Amino acid sequence: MRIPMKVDYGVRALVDLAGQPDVHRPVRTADIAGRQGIPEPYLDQVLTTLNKFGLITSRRGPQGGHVLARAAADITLDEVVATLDGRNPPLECIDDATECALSGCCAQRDIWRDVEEAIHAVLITTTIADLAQRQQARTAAPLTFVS
Amino acid sequence: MRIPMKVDYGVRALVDLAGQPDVHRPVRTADIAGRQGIPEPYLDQVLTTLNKFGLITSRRGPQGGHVLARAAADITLDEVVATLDGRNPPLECIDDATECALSGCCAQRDIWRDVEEAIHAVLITTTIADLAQRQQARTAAPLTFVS
DNA sequence: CGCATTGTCGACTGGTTAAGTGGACTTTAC
DNA sequence: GTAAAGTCCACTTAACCAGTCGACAATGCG
Repeated sequence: MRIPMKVDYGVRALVDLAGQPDVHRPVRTADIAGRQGIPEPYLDQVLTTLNKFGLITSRRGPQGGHVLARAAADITLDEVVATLDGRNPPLECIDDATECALSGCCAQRDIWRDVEEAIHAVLITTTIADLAQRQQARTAAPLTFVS
Repeated sequence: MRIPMKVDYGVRALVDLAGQPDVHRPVRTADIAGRQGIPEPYLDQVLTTLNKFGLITSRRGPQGGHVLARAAADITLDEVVATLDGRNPPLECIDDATECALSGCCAQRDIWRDVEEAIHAVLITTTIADLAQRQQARTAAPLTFVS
């Protein structure tokens, strides 16, 4: 029941892009990696797949970088997870009914499906814009544990 | 976001035990594996850890096998997952706050925690007895897609 | 045009998970 | 007391994930 690093990194990168003062200026991979504490070569791959599936637009060369392809409020976490984690169901049998056909209809399947839907419910109601807004509210507030 | 096979197999095995006509007669690994379509040597390991953590009681030798250590209604899915999957949080930073300390308080952490709690909520309200009962209701009902 | 800059792609390494294999240990039956 | 039926335990293999490295392609600037 772990969240893949790819997903965590991808969300962090998208929130970073959404938090930029000028949303149309491309941001370099190295900058995101530095700010978010993500190993750069790995973030590289993540951003490439985000580009391939149309969540961001990437431009090469000098002054190149990555830009959100859509409004941050239109990108749900569910979509990010689906893109980076490949729409994998938590268990094979949930999408493919032929898997556990021998044991008749198994009762567990309902439960795992419930789990999946509970996750889905949380993820579909959260957008990158939500996270960016929260993030901004937090960093704007002064730290309280000064000394 | 996948459910480990260990967990799936463990739950299946416990439900199988709970569905036995005589709950006190030990059931052999091979029987469970055969009925549930689980690779036997692997189920072996799973049952060993279930025994080690007190969810089942195992006896060796002829007429040996596995028996539920407690009433099926007292075993929640949450406990099974914790036993077999080692109480891993979905992401490191959720339990260990020192992980992402550099980026201040990150907004994502709340979301992943929400996800974790949503999963937890489903799992803690479901017991092995629930699943066994459902299972029995299903196998008793005739299949409807006859032709 | 040529070159530096930056994203893209593929191969490679190390750790974890899902299994398979073989043997040691324990209990029952005869 | 011995043989067989079982569980228990350690080792190996294959696949997948996280992360690294290096070559390649495109873009912009002088």
